[in-house]
Amino acid sequence: MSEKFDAILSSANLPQSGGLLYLRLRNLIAQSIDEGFLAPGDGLPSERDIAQMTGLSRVTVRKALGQLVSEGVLFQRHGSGTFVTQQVERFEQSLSTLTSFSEDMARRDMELRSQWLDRGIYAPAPEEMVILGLAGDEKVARVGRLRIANGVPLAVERAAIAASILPDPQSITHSLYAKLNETGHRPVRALQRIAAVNLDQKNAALLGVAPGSASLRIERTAYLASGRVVEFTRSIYRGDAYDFVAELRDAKS
Amino acid sequence: MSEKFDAILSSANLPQSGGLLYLRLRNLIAQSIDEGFLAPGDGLPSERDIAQMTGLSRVTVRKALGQLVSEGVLFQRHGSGTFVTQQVERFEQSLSTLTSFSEDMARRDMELRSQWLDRGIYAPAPEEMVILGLAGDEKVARVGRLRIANGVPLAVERAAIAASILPDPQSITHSLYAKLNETGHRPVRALQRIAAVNLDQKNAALLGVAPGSASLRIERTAYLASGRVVEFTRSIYRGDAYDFVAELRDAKS
DNA sequence: CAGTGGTCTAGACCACGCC
DNA sequence: GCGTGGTCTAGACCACTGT
Repeated sequence: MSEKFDAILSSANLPQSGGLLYLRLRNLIAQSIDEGFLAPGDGLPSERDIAQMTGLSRVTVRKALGQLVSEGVLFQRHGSGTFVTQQVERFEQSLSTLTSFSEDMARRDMELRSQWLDRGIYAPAPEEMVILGLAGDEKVARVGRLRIANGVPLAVERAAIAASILPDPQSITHSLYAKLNETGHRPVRALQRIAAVNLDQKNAALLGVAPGSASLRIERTAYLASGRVVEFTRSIYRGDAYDFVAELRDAKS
Repeated sequence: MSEKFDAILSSANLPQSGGLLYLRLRNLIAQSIDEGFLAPGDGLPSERDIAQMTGLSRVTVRKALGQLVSEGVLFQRHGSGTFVTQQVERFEQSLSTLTSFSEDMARRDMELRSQWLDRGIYAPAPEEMVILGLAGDEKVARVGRLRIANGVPLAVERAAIAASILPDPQSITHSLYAKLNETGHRPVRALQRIAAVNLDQKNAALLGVAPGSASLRIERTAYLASGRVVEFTRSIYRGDAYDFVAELRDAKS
C-alpha cells in the first residue's frame, strides 16, 4: 500500500531545495495523480504516515491535503482515509432552449431522482413579491428539490410560483413544467443570470462536495406568453459536473 | 480600534457552550459584518490580538479567518492586516450577442486596461491543432491578456488563432476583434462552454483574489461565415464580479 | 478496539508593509 | 524597527469507521 508512496515521497527529498513545504508536498501528490501513479479511488497513506515518511509535521501534511481537497482532487472520509476523487461525468445544458431539469435528463436517458427539500404554500418574501408581481395578500408556492442523476447529486433547485398559478405544490410528482403545462401556464421565455459562487456548508453537504467548491448559481425568471412572470428559480449546480453551452451570434448580422 | 471588538468578542463567551471553536468565531465575525458593526474596508485586530481576546490559539483564529477569506468576506494583506472586503461592482455580459471584451466595456463607458501575458507565434499544442484545424506545419498565434476595468482585474483571456489568419499578433493594440475585422476575419458565430472552477494559485494571483475562489471558465470557439474556426479562447472570469445573462425560448414554439 | 481524520494548543521563525 | 500575516513544529484529545 504505502511502498508506492515511499518511492514517490522519499525520492523527492522534500525538506531539501527551495519553496514552501506544504506546496511542494501538494505538487508532488498532484503530479503523482497526473502521471497515473495514483488512480481515481486509490487511497493515500494516513496523514500520520505521510508526516513520518516526509519528515513534515502532521499540520503541514494536512495543509497540503486540504488544498487538494478544496480543489476537488482528493476527498477525505472521517475515520476512513484520504482518497483520489473519482471523475464525475460532466453534463451539458443548452442556454438557448427552455427545458426543465426533468425533461433534460429524460432526453439523455439518465436515471433521475429528486429529494424534496421543500414543497408548500408560504407568505412571500419581499423579493418574491417584487419578482412575481404578487399582491399584498397573495401567497407563494415554493418547490425545493435536490436533483440526483445516476445517484450523483447535481443541483439544488428552489422555485417560487404565485399560489394563484400553482395552488397545490404537493401534487407535483415529477416535472414542475409538466404540471404547469397541465394548467396552461407553461412559460415560453426565460431570462437566466449565471454566476460562479463558492458553496456554503449547507449546499455543499446536500451536493456531497467540499464546502467552498466552485458552483454555478443560476437565477431564472420565466415568463408566460402574456408577459406575466410565472416562475422564479434559484439553482445551485455542481461546478465539477455541469457545463452550460451557449451559441452567440454577431450583433451586426 | 479594538474596543469595538472587545465588546463583540467578550460578550459572546466563545469558550463556553457547544460547537466548534473556529466555527463559532467565524460566525461571530460574519454576524458582526451582516449587522453592520463591521463595515467594508474596516480592519480587524491582529490575529494575535484576537487570539488573546478570545482565549483561543492563533492557529484556531487563523482557521476562522481563513474560512471567511476563502468565502471572499475578508481579505488579508501580508504585513498589513485583515480587512472586510469591499463589494466590487458586478458586470453583466450577454450570452446571445457576440462581442469582445473591449467592445463590451467601451459600451459601458468603463476605463479598460489590459496587461499582456503573452503575444506571439508558437508551434501549436495538439488541442489547438484539432480545434483550429491546423495543418501539421502551421503555426498558431497566442494572445493572452489580463483584463482590468476601472482598476479591478476582471478576467484572464487566452486566445489562439491560426497564424495564417493572424500573422502579426504583436500588432494588436486594443481589440482583437477590431484587428480581425481589418483583415476580413471577423467571426459571425461562436459556441461558448461555461463552467465553474476553483481558481488555482496562478490565476488567483493575476485576478487579485484568494486561491480557490469560484470563477467562471469560458471556452469560446468562434466561426467565420464560411464555417471555418477562426478563434479559440479560454477565459477565466472572477466569480464575484461577473454575471452572464442568457435568454431562453421554448423549444416547442 | 485500533486506526483514521478533525480540532486545538503554545510556541517558533520568516517575509512583508509601514513609519 | 516593529507589527503584521505566513509557515511550521510536536504534541494532545475527540469523533468516526471498520473489523
